[in-house]
Amino acid sequence: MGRPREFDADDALQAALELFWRKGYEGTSITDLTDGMGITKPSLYGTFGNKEELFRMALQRYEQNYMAFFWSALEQPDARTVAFDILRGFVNAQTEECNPGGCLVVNAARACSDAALEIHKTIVERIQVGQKALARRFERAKREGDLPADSNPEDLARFIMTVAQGTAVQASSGAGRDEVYRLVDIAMKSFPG
Amino acid sequence: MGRPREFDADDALQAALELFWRKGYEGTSITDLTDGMGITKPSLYGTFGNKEELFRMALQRYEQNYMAFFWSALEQPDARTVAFDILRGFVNAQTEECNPGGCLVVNAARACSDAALEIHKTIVERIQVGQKALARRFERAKREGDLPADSNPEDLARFIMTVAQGTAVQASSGAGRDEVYRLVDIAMKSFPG
DNA sequence: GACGTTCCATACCGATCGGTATAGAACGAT
DNA sequence: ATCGTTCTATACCGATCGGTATGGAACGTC
Repeated sequence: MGRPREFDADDALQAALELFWRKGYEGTSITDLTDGMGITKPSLYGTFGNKEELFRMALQRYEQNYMAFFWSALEQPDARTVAFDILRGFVNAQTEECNPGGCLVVNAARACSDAALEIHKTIVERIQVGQKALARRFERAKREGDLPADSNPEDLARFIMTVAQGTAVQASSGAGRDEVYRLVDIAMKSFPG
Repeated sequence: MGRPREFDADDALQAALELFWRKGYEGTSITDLTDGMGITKPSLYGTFGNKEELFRMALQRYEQNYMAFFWSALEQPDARTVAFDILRGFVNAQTEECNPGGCLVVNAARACSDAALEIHKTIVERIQVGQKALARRFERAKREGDLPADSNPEDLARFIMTVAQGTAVQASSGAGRDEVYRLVDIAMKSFPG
């Protein structure tokens, strides 16, 4: 009952996601959002609550639609394939032609004004979740003899995540996919096995 | 002649530098700046022109006072020492207790609002300058037989800069120096020699 | 000590920020 | 046809953005 909304909420959220991805959280204004999503301010607030809630929904959608490779990569049989698939997956997302450059999470992770402290905390937390899951996967690999006994799973996980974050900066600065692929190949030389 | 200014322009610029370092370009407001620098708005505009000029002066000071290691590292005798010194130098600056976390350049390098496009271009350009200088140094190393004949100096330079940018993200997310040191050690395993 | 100059304090500028109040338009139910 | 509900359009809110105009205070010079 009541008047049906004239826009598709899913399409609108996707548009918001891409704006946040390209311009960061604070770099994207409400006007940017309403223009890009093709809706008015009352529609935005009525449907998505406010800017912060909208960003969190966009972040969730981003993780579901663009970072899914991460969790399937964890299921690869050996640690080296896990690491390679994760790096390749990040680079693919970061350098996809039809996507904005870089990584939404890293783009929003930078130090910003005090007003967005909660967003910053969430972002850092999301990175940590991934990093810890990867560390646990490498611990298992070490137990299974897949990684050397003297290797440090936590350090290796941090290394992979750091390279991924570095490639995100490169990609949002305009680096091409092939160049970043070669980067991944170099980084993988550091990886045991 | 005229009334002497009541503040030290150098101290004020240093304060501005640290604010931009911690909060990025757009995350730092004029009020943040005047508060942190301990001066009034007319003093700021009279002495430094405007926000953008102030940022450029802070950037220049940053490169002189915190990135000087980069250019001296290029003068190290072999490519491996060059690479290691650069990574260590970045990490030192990024994780110095008395400094804000991360790297001013990387913190300002992410995508941000359209208003700061010129700043963004400058930042990307500064990164490219360093990366190209490093690539030239590695080309020399290759000619001198210091790097293998099949190595790609440009790719190696991009790899080192990418790791440095990744460590900046880590450091601005609160990673400690020792952890990031171990990261550098892992990354250096990828480096020839 | 009057003067030109330079700096500082305050108050102000238009524009934009995130967010909302109000009123009308479009529906299903009756 | 009318009513309650839910959407949209417009206009508006106080706060803050980067930047400036104005008026007086502190100097060197004469």
